Amino acid sequence: MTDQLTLAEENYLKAIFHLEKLSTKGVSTNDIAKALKTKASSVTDMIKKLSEKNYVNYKKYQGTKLTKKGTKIAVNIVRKHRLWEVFLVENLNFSWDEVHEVAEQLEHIKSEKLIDELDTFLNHPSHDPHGDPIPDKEGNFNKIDKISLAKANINKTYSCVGVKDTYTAFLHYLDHHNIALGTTIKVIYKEPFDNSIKINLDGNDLFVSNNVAKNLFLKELK
Amino acid sequence: MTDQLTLAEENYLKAIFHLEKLSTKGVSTNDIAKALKTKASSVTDMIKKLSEKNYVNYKKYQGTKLTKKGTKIAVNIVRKHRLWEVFLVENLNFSWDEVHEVAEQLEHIKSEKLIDELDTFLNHPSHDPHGDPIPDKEGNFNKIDKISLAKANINKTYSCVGVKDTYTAFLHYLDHHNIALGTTIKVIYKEPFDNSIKINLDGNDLFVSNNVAKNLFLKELK
DNA sequence: TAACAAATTTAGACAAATCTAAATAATTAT
DNA sequence: ATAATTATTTAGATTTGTCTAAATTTGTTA
Repeated sequence: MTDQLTLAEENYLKAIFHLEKLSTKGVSTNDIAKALKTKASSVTDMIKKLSEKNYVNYKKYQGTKLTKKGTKIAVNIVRKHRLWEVFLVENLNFSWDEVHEVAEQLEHIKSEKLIDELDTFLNHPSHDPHGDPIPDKEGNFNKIDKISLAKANINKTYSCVGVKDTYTAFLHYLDHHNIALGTTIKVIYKEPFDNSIKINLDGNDLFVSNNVAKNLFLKELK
Repeated sequence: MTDQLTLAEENYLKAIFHLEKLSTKGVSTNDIAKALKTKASSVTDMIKKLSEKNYVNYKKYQGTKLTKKGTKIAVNIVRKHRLWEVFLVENLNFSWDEVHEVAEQLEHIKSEKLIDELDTFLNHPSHDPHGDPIPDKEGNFNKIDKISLAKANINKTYSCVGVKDTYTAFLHYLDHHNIALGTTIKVIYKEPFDNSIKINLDGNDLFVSNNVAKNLFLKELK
């Protein structure tokens, strides 16, 4: 039932999971290759394998999407990664920029008890040291919490609930573009190159830089 | 300099390290195969590779011994394994007999800072939950004068410091009789006929067989 | 729309680690 | 000491995940 995935397979699923959030189309072979620092031909091989095992849906030249089964695995890896990051920062004196490399290894340790107990030990944290949400055991992200626009998902609609730092110039910027508390914001497109984001405000499109996006807090609307 | 070993290579070095302690001769190919649940032919292949990289000394049909370089790696893996075991038992509610499988995975995580900080977090433990000594960062084992209960003296008082073989049933036996690391044991009587021993635990007497006595390690309290 | 460029896939090769089966060396028992 | 048994090694094959180079498809541009 719960067939054991190899390390490589797990890394592919995780990469696809993260790439899926940047677009609604299937994830491209090239993007996966870039994310995993491998070659497109290697990606094609692996995607075929994952497709046969029903972790992804794949048709030649059409890109890849995770299936429900694949998403479940990926979310669980993300959960493990982020819980370990919390442990490293809170208990082992790692700084937030030191944790990633080690968490990349720890996320592949296989033991349900280990991760459940770690979660309890850490007091069920909702976010990792970078502010990313930690899914619960069932794979649900806590959608109630505010997230920064930089972490918002394509095609989802949000309500503005606050700012991080209250720079005067930043507040002027918001005023000028008619962004206030309660303003509805839809995420249209995220530019991978510079992490700028195209959003829609009452029918008007606006491009915001990553700097702005990181400083604006949203809450998802359903 | 510090070339990265593969998981398989690390496991071979660790297995050879443990087997070396059972004899002064070179470790046999078959014994390694048995320890790693693989075939003798696979062992020969790997040993040749490790020999070329100077982790072991090997001559055809003569068995294998770790070099200084190989021993250093092996001891470090043992250190990591045992530190993780302490963490699992003391902080994540694992029992003695649950830790091994997970520690087998955790011991291969590569990060010097991780293991140093873990050591500090755990307060530099000298023994793992099975009573086995934890080498320090330089690879030195802190020698303690442990003896088996079978060798203990009448009317002397000891502290439980470990077990010889970690049979699950044996660990359960200890649990059941409230014998754990640090438990104080006084030797009351030794039966010459079958070498069974009567001991006292917190005021309660208990008869243990020679089989049990040989498998339990103690340190004399003075 | 034809031609070019970019993305993707295919074909064939390779390294790591393993296996089976056969060959060889060492050990032991007669 | 010779035969039988056991241990070890060799040879050749397999799997996983990767690569390069060539072929194919898709997208773009003139």
